[in-house]
Amino acid sequence: MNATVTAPSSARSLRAAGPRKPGEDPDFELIELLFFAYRDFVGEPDRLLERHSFGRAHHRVIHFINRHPGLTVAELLDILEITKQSLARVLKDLIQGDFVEQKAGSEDRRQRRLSLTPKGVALADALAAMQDQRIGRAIAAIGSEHRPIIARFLAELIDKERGRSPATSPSGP
Amino acid sequence: MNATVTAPSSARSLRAAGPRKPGEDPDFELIELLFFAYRDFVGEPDRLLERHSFGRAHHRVIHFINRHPGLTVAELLDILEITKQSLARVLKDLIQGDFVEQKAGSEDRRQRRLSLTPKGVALADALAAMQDQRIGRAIAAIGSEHRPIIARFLAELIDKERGRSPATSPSGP
DNA sequence: GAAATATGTCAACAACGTTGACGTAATTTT
DNA sequence: AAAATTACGTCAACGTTGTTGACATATTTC
Repeated sequence: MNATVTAPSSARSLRAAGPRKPGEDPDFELIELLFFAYRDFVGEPDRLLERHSFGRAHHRVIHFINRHPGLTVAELLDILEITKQSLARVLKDLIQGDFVEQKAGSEDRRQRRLSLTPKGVALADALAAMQDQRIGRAIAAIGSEHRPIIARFLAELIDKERGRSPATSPSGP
Repeated sequence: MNATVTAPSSARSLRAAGPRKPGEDPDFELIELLFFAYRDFVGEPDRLLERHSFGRAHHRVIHFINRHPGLTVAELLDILEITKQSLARVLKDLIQGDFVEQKAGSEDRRQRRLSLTPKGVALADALAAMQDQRIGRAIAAIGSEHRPIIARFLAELIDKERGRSPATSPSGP
């Protein structure tokens, strides 16, 4: 009954180094590890967020406002790649709960610059600490000299050409 | 306007190796890389799934049935850590669409052993190929000799004591 | 002044997670 | 053999977070 399945041992996962040939099996080991790792990575913060009746969406918003104080709504939408409506909902919660504050931009007063209140910073710090500790333990386990490899690998998983600059579009409007 | 933000450059992310001291910043770089990497990792399959009117939940189900043919419903619930109702919904879609088939267990006929139809295998393969290629490219970029480091790191991110065996519980029922 | 931009908002919907209760068939226990 | 447990299905109801499309307002730009 014990789900040993969750942490796939290297059954047929052991493969010689070298680039994969077309006939080979997909890398199920890393595919599944990514799934389980990410689930636990966000699952722990989830439990803290619940106490404030917040969800993951709130976490992301509070995280990026913390990281980039004075961020505009448009910039936040760009980062999160969600719709205005989705953001508005969680942003409303965070503002009403006094975790986030807005003020009109000094140059362009249409913009709302977003920043965290002290309460918001406290929550952001607590959430980041959880994820940082988890990552820190994992890095320590593999040896911190390997951290750059991890960062590089994760960066390589990301789509490159997404922040497509306006000039990139071949067929202009 | 271009969201250079999405791929955080090593601004204050550059940190000396060694274990982190309590006063230091959290490892925002890896925290964010995990977020962006996972988003793209599942985002590409998402677009294929859309053509069948399926979502991520269908992906997970089809993936694990593919990996463990003959899986029972209870085992699948254990792996996914979702509720019966959540599973039932997507499983119904997959069975009606002839991607998954059930048959009563040979020993215990209460169980439904789940397996993929050829159609289901084709979809599972296509989805796995996408994720495999993305991972393959990233592994190639860092040098495939580092793959074990990646696997180890991800495994270390996972909660250890979750598949708690029945004997582990100190206060018995 | 007209047009474009930044943001807010309303309505409606879909996917996917939850809880709780109940039903049925099959197995296990007593 | 009756009773209890197990494996699974199902129904109702709800919450979060994503979506689209339309429209309103303030502000800046042309």
